Amino acid sequence: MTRKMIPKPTESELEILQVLWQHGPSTVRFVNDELSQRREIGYTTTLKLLQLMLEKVLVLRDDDTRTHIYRAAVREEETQGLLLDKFVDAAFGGSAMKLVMQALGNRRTSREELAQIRRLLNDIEIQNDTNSPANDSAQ
Amino acid sequence: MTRKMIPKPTESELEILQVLWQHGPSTVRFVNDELSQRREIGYTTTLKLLQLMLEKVLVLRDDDTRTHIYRAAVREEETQGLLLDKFVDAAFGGSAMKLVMQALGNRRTSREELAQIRRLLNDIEIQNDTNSPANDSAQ
DNA sequence: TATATAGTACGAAATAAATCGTATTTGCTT
DNA sequence: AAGCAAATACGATTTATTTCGTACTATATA
Repeated sequence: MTRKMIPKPTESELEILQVLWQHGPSTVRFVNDELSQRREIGYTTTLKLLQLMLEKVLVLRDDDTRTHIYRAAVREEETQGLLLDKFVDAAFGGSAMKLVMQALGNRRTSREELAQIRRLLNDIEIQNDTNSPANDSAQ
Repeated sequence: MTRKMIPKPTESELEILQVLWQHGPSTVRFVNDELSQRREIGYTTTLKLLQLMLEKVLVLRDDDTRTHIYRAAVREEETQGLLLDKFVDAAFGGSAMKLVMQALGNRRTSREELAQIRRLLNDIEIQNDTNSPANDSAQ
């Protein structure tokens, strides 16, 4: 059962994945336009990045038509989970709790968001009670 | 009022900061021993990293004695906050909420930790109610 | 005091990531 | 069919980061 191992995307690659996740399959031109809104970047740079990402299989492409269409090959939540793990280790010495506290404490959180978290907390507690032993939630 | 601008530490620099935060002022030898537990790394590599960090003023050193003593020049929470901001942007498209949900959802969280978060949530709501307008918590 | 030991300084190589220029290709448009 | 615009391919440079070798220096001790 060979599990798909996602290579850790670099900063730039993540930027591109965000675009693809948010907008779906896109042309190089489109991705570049999006990135250009945030920062200075040349068209061929974006192209090259996408080509490298293709090799790493972070994206797939449809090259039936002259203008290639790229789409994410990795799922958003899965990738975020991976990065989160590494980030918790690197920046918070492995303590996810510390991270959550910081994230909640350091920024303004709306009443609605707070309620949302409470709901999640309730769900988790029910889970914890229902099936006490470790059940593999991670996929 | 020149505010201290922390340069974003690299992965390796962060590793070192973790050691200094956790153990306080340390010799190169000690830092290297700690890092060596986690991964292969030569003594002079650690030394060089610390010297570079000194230039960037991520650390300070006491070189009165022959064996220099390094200590963190940046505070843990502050640095983590900085990194968290960037990470939320890079990996979660700016949504801190998404990150918190992932962090809570994706890993097993103990009853005690859940309670801790609830307490924090309560505190935040009280804050929100007490002084409704934006109060500058960010520094 | 000579030697060994543990330390620091620092240049430079190795690696990784991002950027871009230029050549080439393809498909319209006239 | 010729010319133009828009695209892709890809080598090469630049920049950032990590790593380490080697020279040098200070301290302790035989």
